[in-house]
Amino acid sequence: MTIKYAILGVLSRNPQTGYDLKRILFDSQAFCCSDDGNLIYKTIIQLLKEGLVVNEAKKQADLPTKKTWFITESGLSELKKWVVSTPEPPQIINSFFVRLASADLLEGSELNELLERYENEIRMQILIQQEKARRVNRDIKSAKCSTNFWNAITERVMSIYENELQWIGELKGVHGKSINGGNLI
Amino acid sequence: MTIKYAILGVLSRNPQTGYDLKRILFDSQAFCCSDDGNLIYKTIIQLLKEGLVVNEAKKQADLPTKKTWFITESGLSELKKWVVSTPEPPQIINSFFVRLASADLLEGSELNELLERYENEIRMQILIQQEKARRVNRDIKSAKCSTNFWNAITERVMSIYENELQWIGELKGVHGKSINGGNLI
DNA sequence: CAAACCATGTAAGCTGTTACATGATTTC
DNA sequence: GAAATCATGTAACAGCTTACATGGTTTG
Repeated sequence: MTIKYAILGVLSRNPQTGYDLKRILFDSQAFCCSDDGNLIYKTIIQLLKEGLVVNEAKKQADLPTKKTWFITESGLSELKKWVVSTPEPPQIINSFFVRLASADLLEGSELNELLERYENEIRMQILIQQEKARRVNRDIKSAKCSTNFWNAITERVMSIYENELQWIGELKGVHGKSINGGNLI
Repeated sequence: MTIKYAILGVLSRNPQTGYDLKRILFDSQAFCCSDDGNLIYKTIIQLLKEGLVVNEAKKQADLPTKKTWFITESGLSELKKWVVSTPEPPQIINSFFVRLASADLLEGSELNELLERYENEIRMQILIQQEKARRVNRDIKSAKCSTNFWNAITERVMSIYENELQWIGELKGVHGKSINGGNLI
């Protein structure tokens, strides 16, 4: 349930609408969720029930009522309590590892193609993350966050992808040799 | 549904019992699942229904019937089809980022303690992964896997944790300076 | 005039986790 | 004699994703 604390974290700086929350969290690299998971609306109703947030509704002529969400005192203390609680280690979830574990079923050319395609996926991710980083900068300015930690997160995410690229490069190297040089398998 | 292909991958080398599959997959760094998620038993029944695996049951005097699972021709071709299909990029899921995003709520000493505790969690993970790597070596010998790719996966996982440690060290450095120029708890 | 943005929600489903249930055998 | 290993399953739930549903406004 990290989305709960992600929402509280944003609201601790500035009140936001659900829509803005969604944009800020989706752009953020700290909280990786799907774009069209309107989980935010669901979660915020839950936070309301728990008394951690309140809202101020503004009727708009033709648009749906715009609700601006505020964190409560108890929300703030719950957030802080969680932030200082024992942190979990990162989860390393990479289905590519599962593919690689069966890679000796493949012929040399198939393996090469797989590695190449994965490399491209990573390159694509790097572009996406760069775009996100650009947006995050815009968002956190308007949300009045201190940039220190957000920058550290961005750097870490980028470095993971870049290290992945390097790793896959080395794998390609080893494999390339085994094709022209000598059979490793 | 990577567990499906993780299971097929192991069976493509050697028939296994559910219990052995569970051990091999839990020890593996490629497939990270919880220890006591007996998802394997559930998934393998599903694979059976899909005709991707079959089993040979051996009655044992007092223990539950021991079932040895074999991959079928169609299981093998489904596995290979998936392995060469477009790979997904790694998911970067780290709730510590969410904590860090709210870290300016904390006082200097609280932040230092948080960073320190996270560092310890990562060090612990490195030990756990080293132990896993030791076990994996034992497992894949008996499962007749080629070690090349399994070693590459182990190396990558270790390097992620080590880079994380380095990153957190840098964060501590930056933060330590800003507090008092030395006194790190 | 199409695409992107603003704005909020519901319903169904998948993946995986936690906890429960049982009980013999081997190792320290 | 306690702990780990062997051996297989079920039930309930949490967390998140995908797809559906609606419709006005701004920008290129």
